[in-house]
Amino acid sequence: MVEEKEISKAVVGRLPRYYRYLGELTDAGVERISSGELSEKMHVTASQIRQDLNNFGGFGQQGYGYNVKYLRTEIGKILGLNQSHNMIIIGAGNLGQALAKYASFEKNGFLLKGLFDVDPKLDGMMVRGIPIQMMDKLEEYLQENEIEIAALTIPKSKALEVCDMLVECGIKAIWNFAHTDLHLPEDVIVESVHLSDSLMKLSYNITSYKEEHGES
Amino acid sequence: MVEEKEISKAVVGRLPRYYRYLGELTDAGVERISSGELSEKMHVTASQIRQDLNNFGGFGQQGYGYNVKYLRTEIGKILGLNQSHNMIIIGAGNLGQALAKYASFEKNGFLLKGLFDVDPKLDGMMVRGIPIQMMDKLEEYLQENEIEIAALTIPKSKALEVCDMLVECGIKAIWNFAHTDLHLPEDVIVESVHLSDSLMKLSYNITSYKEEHGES
DNA sequence: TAGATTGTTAATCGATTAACAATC
DNA sequence: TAGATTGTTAATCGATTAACAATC
Repeated sequence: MVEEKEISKAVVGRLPRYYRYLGELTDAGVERISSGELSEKMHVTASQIRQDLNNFGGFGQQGYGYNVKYLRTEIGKILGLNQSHNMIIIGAGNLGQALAKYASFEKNGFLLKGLFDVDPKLDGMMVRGIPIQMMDKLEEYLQENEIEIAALTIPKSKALEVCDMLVECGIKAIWNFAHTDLHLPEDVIVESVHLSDSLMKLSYNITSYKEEHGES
Repeated sequence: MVEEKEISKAVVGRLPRYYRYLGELTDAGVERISSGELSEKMHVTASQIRQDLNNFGGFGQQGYGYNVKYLRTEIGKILGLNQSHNMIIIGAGNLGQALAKYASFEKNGFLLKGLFDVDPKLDGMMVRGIPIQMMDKLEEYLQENEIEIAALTIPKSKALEVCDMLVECGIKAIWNFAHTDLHLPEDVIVESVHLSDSLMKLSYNITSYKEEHGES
């Protein structure tokens, strides 16, 4: 239990991107990189990279730069990717199944343990070796299994109700794809992916670009 | 072609959320709302709401607040939701099909016109009344149809190559789900949804919460 | 008119960038 | 050692919040 200083959301938001680029560099066999080189690749300032990293300690070496593999591992630890996280997916429609099949999640320590849905047609169907179970089994399942993360790929009309149950059953974190905000107790972590918000941002940028450059 | 002042990304990022809450209020039959009431609902400051809105003009009335329906419509216009946007999806796997089936996109003016994949097993399969076509038809298709947005739900190994072609064919905007950054000419709008980045942020927050509160 | 609440200016806060001494 | 590049402090910039005059 070390005394931690609060890290800003902006910094946390950039860590996965660093991790991704360092992964690509590792794959490309690059051993060392300076903040200057990385800044060019990533289109950010070198200063920002150094500031961001120094929130967590000195990972580089003066006159040398950063060791790619080492830095990647360290950022992975900061992100908690060195530990495994048991996960279930609630809502086994296309989106739920798409998430279930993303192999790269398993690679990063996110272990899919269960899939749940209300649709009886899906009952027992196997996805990636895991059977889809009916929602009425969920509560019991959570009592018997140590699950940390629940991905919520259900309609917003069901989301709040399911959430209440998850919280009661002691779930630690929710990865929310429902089109609604979840205001939960502060000991439950929520990360939301609002796809329609994202598409609207895209639309805004198209529209404002047109206005600036004159549409025909 | 009005002289526009540049709107910050932070502000644009909040607009869809305002739009969503105003939609819920409309559905609930609420006619007017003050920045104070809305701020409580949304867990942001009233000051921020007023500042954000006043980037685009005065939508409220002193002593009264904002008319919910009117404000929603205006934000919709700002986001470009009053116009329709022709869209195709490239990659008709689970994620592509999930996007195709999101009815709410159509409601906001995003019209799905085509679905493309490389997998011959999917050839001709209908999703939401639209047949999946093979990728080798894409170039010709784009020449014959006015498509604004391409959603990219393909592996990152294919993304760059497909992107080059899209840009050459004059696509205006890319909604990118591939696990890679796209650095395209500045007249092509890119909005990326990096699902694994999102999951890593979740993982970071779990991990740092544990550290703060002592894990067992 | 009096009360309420906006639109907007000013103050504060935080994040990004620049600069440079420390050091490998 | 000399050169390179970090870690870190200081300067700048931008975004958020507070305050209040304008006005419905």
